[in-house]
Amino acid sequence: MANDLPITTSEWEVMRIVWTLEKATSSEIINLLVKKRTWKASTVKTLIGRLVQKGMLTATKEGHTNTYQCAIAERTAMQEEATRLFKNMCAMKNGEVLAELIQEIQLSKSDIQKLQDALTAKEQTAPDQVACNCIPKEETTE
Amino acid sequence: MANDLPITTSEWEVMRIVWTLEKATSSEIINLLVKKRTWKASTVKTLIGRLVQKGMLTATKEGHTNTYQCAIAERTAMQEEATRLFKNMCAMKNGEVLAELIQEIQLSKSDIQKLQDALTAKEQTAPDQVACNCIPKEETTE
DNA sequence: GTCCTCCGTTTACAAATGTAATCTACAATT
DNA sequence: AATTGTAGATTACATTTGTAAACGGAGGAC
Repeated sequence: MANDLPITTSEWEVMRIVWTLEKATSSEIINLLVKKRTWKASTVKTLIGRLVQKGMLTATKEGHTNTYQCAIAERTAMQEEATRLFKNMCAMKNGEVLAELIQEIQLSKSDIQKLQDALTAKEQTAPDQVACNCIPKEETTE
Repeated sequence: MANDLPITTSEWEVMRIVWTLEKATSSEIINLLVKKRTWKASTVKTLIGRLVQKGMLTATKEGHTNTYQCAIAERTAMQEEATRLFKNMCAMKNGEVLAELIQEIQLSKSDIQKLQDALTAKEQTAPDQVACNCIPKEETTE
């Protein structure tokens, strides 16, 4: 079960296709991606191969042809990426970034409801200030 | 004005230091990072050099020594990263991911207030459903 | 003034990534 | 059966990234 996933941007595009199709053959993936990106079929094959190596895709041989499936759920992968990103940015500014992000992405009414609930719950225990975590331990001029 | 910033994770760590210090000499950056990470001084120097090339840091020579400053605001860079990430993930699932993200990161009371306001505003025009944007144009088996 | 140190620059080199051609073996066609 | 189209595997190669040593000059220590 791929846990750390150092998955690259190109590979991510392949994953999105397979996540959506649930299972797919290489030609399905290739057809879709050759259109979307200007990749050659070969390129997509390479990416598929690397994803299999990385344990992100499983290949099940059916006759001569492989059927590819994702070894990790899309939601999980997305969550990990999002969390990793925010953990690597200044904690103090996360809130503002999130606020602007909310304005920039599409959200459904029910998404908004969920978010509001989550916020309300969090409000109880929220601190007045979040400390910046940008500088390692010791102080500047130490 | 660095606009696209293909900035790597290691480089990001250097940026965080300089963003926080506002201006810094190489030795300040090196001292902090050699502790935090197990990098050699040389490694940090390389990263600084690359960031200058990429236009993310400016180097102002004061005598023999450089003073480094960031060429792009931290908030801007953070916002770009966050937006880019979410734009590259399944639009339909962004809401859920965000909801869980909110639970995982630290937020101050005022952050929460801002988020709630942003959500309330957005609620007006929110659709009932957000469409998945994972598969390129043409349909699966076309 | 000489030597050492520190800083910036240059060079190094392996691994990962982006991008792809080629080769090989089965499958479908004729 | 011979041919041809494909799918998967192997190989290729430039660029980027991670990680660092080496070099060369300016300033400070003595």
